[in-house]
Amino acid sequence: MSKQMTEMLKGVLEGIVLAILSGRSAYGYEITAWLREQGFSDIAEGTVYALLIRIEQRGFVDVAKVPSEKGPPRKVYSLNAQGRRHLDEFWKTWSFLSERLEQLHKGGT
Amino acid sequence: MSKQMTEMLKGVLEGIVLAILSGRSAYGYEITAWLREQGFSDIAEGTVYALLIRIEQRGFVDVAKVPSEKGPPRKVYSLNAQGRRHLDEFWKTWSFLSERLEQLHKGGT
DNA sequence: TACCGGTAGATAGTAACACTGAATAGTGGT
DNA sequence: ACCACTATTCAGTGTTACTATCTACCGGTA
Repeated sequence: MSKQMTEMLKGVLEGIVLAILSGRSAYGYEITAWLREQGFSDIAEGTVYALLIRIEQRGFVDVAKVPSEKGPPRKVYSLNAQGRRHLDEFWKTWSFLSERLEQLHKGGT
Repeated sequence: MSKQMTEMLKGVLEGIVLAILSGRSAYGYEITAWLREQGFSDIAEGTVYALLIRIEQRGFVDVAKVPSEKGPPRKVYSLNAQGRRHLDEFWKTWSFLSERLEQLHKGGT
């Protein structure tokens, strides 16, 4: 992972995970694998798990422990109402930033 | 400044400032004022100055001390060749992230 | 003179977040 | 008994933006 990407993910990775969870429930290992498929090649596993614990403590997700056939039990996370509100805020913030950067990229001061 | 925006600016603010400097030279006070006009209403002045010192130490900008009629001398920053390369890298990283988020926002897993 | 607002920059300490590296645990196959 | 894969956790580190404060220069005003 480039240092640039590491810094840029701050605040964004949380939104990405919430967005994933807005579509379907998922557990940590699964989310990490999905992120890697999407080109976030070197996302650290520990990072995702820490993030999940964080959003759980903030009350954005509900958790269910589900047995796995292939290993230890999974913690399946699903977005709740508060999480959806927070995700909405995330998209607003992202959109603002994205528009400003789009303008800058096109050469407009 | 929302906490969300604060986190999201990490890694991005540096790119924004480099992008500004790619268009024209500027000094800290001026950059802070410009950012506020653009809607980054509560960017802390200290943040911009610290960032400028950082990119100077990394060799992305050249500095000239220019006397001001209205106050203490200004430190005018201009992007050099290394800074332009770094800015290119920033735009690549940003584009990658932006595309992924665009997909997520449109409901695609 | 003394003071204040606007201009301009610097800095010590704090909080938040992603990363590193390692550990723990369950299951199935050899 | 060992290994690979699945699955989660955690202590310690580095980077970044913020808070709050400080220094400093100039012009205008009481």
